[in-house]
Amino acid sequence: MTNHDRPETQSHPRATRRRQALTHSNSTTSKAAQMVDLDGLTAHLGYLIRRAQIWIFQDFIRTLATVNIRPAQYSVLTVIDANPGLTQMSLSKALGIERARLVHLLDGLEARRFVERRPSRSDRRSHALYLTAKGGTALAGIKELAQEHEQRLAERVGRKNRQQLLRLLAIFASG
Amino acid sequence: MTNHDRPETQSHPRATRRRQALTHSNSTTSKAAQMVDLDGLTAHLGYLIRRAQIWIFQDFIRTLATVNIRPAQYSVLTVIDANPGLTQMSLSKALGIERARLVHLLDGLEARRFVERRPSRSDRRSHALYLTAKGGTALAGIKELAQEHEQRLAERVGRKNRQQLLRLLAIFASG
DNA sequence: GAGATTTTGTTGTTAATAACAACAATTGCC
DNA sequence: GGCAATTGTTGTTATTAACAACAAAATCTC
Repeated sequence: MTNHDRPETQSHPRATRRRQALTHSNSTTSKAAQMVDLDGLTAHLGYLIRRAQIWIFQDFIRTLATVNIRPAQYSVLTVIDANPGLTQMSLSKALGIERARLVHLLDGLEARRFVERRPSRSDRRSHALYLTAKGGTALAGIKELAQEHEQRLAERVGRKNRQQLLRLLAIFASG
Repeated sequence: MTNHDRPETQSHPRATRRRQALTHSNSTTSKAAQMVDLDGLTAHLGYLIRRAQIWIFQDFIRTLATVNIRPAQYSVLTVIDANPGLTQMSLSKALGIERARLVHLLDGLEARRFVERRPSRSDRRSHALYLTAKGGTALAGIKELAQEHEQRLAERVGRKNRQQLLRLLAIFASG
């Protein structure tokens, strides 16, 4: 706390690591900023998985932009299709989406006539969820695009690596 | 589009998959809702990685709640510590955080006296970022908690699996 | 069976994050 | 010197996560 005022004089005792040609960003290529030390970050599962997830979602969103479907919407449509008549509560638990958030998601999908909320006969509190015919047709096309996206992933990481990733990541999903 | 009004009569041609004891959520354990078919989702890298990422971040946030540090803040502190004097632009590119968002992050960390923005001597547009002495001390404790978190991850997935995950996920980070 | 408790869907709020756009000061380019 | 690009900043918008509160209906308890 003694080395304040003077600007940019590296003097912190803890700052003992190498500093690349960063401060002189006007040195060589002018397009410097490359060689930043990520330090311990790359040893953190959380950091790597976050970067990977962002990359994957961006590709997914781009690929399915034509049908205007985002990842969460895709998961909702898929699970309703595979479990016609399930309740919002079941869907919420299955996908780990909060009840409150699911309301919005379903509002949007119902407004587009992809999904229907019918009154459940066995429990008048809950709604039974179904795909409409339009929703079913749409989902077919959507799944094709999703496969295209998954294809691109496989190309990026390699087929065997993708298989391994699926297996390893499933460990989390189980809990 | 003929089967509208009547509630909950599964009659969609596409809805041909099994429906478990979901509609009768009052049947056995009353805590039903378990057996929902996730269908193709588990074959999507994006779905699994999203679930895993949420799990990991929640554990990270919980573990570092005592020091009030979130994942993004941790990454910023770590990289500044390893690259004293780097600019916001460099940091932004290195972490994939948008310039605008980094401003807020740094505002918060600077208000807590963990980080300093000093005028760069080589470029009067940019700021040189440093940890303060307080920030350095804090980061030491923070990293301990982060290791504790990483430890818990290793326990959950197994040490070998964790190593494999690190290797596989790094593929994305490289692009 | 009456009353208390829980569950379900809904509404609303707060906060973190992502993606843009615009701007002033400054730098680099020609 | 003049023009384009860069840097940090401010602001807006949309998505998402996490809560809290509520009414209606179901379930539990005695």
